[in-house]
Amino acid sequence: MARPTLASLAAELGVSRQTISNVINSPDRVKPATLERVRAAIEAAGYRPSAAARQLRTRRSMNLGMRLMPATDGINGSILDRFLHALTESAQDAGYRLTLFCADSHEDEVLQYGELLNVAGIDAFILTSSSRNDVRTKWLQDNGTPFAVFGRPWETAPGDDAARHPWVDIDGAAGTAEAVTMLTAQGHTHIAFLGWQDGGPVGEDRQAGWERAMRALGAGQDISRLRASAPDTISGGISGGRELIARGATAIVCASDSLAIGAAESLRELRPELFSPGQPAGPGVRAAVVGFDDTPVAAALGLSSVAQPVEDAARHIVRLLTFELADRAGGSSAPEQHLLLAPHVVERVPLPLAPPR
Amino acid sequence: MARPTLASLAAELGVSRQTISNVINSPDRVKPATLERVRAAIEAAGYRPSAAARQLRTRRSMNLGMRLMPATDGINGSILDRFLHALTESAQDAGYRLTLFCADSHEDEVLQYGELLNVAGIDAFILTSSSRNDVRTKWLQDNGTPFAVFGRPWETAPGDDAARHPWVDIDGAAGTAEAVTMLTAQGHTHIAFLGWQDGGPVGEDRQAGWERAMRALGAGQDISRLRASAPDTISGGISGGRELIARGATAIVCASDSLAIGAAESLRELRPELFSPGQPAGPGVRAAVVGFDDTPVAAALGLSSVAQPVEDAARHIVRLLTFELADRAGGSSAPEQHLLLAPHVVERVPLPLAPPR
DNA sequence: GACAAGAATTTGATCGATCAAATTTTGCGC
DNA sequence: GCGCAAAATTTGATCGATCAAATTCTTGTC
Repeated sequence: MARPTLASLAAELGVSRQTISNVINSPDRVKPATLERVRAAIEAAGYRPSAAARQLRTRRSMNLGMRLMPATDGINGSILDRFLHALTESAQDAGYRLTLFCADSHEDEVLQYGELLNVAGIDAFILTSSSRNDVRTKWLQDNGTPFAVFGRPWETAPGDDAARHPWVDIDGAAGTAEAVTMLTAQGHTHIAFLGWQDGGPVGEDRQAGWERAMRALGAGQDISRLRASAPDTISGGISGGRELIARGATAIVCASDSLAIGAAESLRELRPELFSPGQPAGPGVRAAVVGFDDTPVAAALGLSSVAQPVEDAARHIVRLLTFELADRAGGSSAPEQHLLLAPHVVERVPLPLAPPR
Repeated sequence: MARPTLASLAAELGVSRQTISNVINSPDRVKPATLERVRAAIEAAGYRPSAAARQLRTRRSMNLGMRLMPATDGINGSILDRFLHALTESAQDAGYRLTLFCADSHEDEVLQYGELLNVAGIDAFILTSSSRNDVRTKWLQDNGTPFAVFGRPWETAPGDDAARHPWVDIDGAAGTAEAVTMLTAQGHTHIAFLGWQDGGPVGEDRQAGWERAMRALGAGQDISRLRASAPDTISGGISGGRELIARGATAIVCASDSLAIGAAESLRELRPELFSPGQPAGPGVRAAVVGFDDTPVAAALGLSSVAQPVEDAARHIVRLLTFELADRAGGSSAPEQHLLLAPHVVERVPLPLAPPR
């Protein structure tokens, strides 16, 4: 049983091929009676247009290209999993599909753009892990290829063209500021920040949020001693946490969940009284450590953490691109070209004090 | 500057369109002199055939469909990340691409097959998270659609047709057996197994490996008390670990890394002498707990774990499908239809005794 | 009924590749 | 040079959709 085509359906109904096509793509051009008749037949036959034929004629593939980043760190990398999942779902809902590809570097990625554009016919690209002076954004702009980025440009030149491309990011500073507010509400006054040694603009942003919130607490407080940095590992979190506790910190806001796991360990080591089973549950027991990213690992360990709304980010990325690729026939308003999403702190009770489940 | 096509290149070279096509697809049909000339021109022009045009004419999309499973558990779910990455890379190397889609259930997934086959023109499917009496495998077989599964069928009926589809899996029993061997070499004699309450065939398989290895150690040893089960969470690992230690276990082989994290915690709690900084490093300090899956979290925490060669599995899946989809023109031998891959134990030193880095 | 304008539908071509058959070229033997 | 068979190349059609222009139909007015 051959699958139905435009031609077979048109012959069966005694209308033109173009009428069938119009019923699907421009129903306003078809008389209501014809519309109903044809729609019923399309439904009965289970006819669906071939994507390949469409792509060939329209020169549009309805595919968005994205490089699949290797999971360099299973703790923090799970953020991109959720992003990928939300992208796949949003694209699917909008009639698009994701085309994934692997690359060894940004430069290798750029080398593949020709193939993706000319062979696969990709309509637009989604970029993650953006960096300063990203060769990818430059190439795509020079080539006139639509794209959107998950991450701010962070460019230092105010008039830089790179800042004009569409992007969505999470307001890291707002997240760490909220973490400070939460710890303050629990009675902490010596709230430290543990960041990365080479944090880049993302790390600086998260630190700035902590700093801003701390300054808002007390004008005269010297917070410079409540700041440290370490490699983005659990061990780094342990050593950095030890240092901050030695400097008088009673709570720590961390730039990542990896650091937070380690920092929580150092608190248990140097402040065991906070974790004694017989100790009454006081403010200090609740969450002396707040991580960043709300990874499933943090959740499993009962760590409080700043949650990034990556699902919202993914949806907006898809909106940005589908809007740009649409024919502008609709009256829908343009999505925001630059969107900074607010994260929120998820409070938890740390293991192993969690009640048996 | 319009991109080159078969027609433009043929006109430029004074040969037929089909000759250009033959140079690319059937070079043996072309005279060497013509072959060289045309190849040089293809290279110079950067000509590449359009995937959409190819798909339309050949009725092959060169795409493999796979449902993107939600990350239900960031600890164990990272396995599927590596699988996805390896699939993407292997497919890419073989000239295929992955088409991802989301679905809410196996039934929802099956509902989408029509769209994926008729619209997107997917050539074959890759299944994960297979279950007994999987509606997906039945549908795909009934429909004559090529597919391969990451996971054994586990069907109870020996003549069941489902057992005939291509599959790749990891030998869980071999993994836990090796873990027992490793713990034995470290001097342990009371090696317990902590599995899932509703482990299904996968959980049973892993337990069977532990059981087999334990029986091989001592014919008369009563191992029934060295077995427990818990929910697949860290807390579950803690409570299960406590129980097994109370029954005399000195080491624990776990069905997952989540359980292992918890079991390690219970060992630290009930056998702190094993973790004292002043304790000499003896066999018992090395790895009294072995997890399963070698997740990045286990690695970060310094846990020993059974590593699944998911990259090998992914590569074999792609081989299985590309072989089935190929024209059989080549003399390459068929890949094994049913492949059980051996995992291996990765030994580590648990934090926080790891030396400062 | 004739005419004009707009709505509805149809017709012909196109997208860019490969399939399949037809045609031309080449090499060899007589 | 001719005939034949195989190699090499070309020609015509096809895949299934949409674009774009042409044609037909419908409605309203005089």
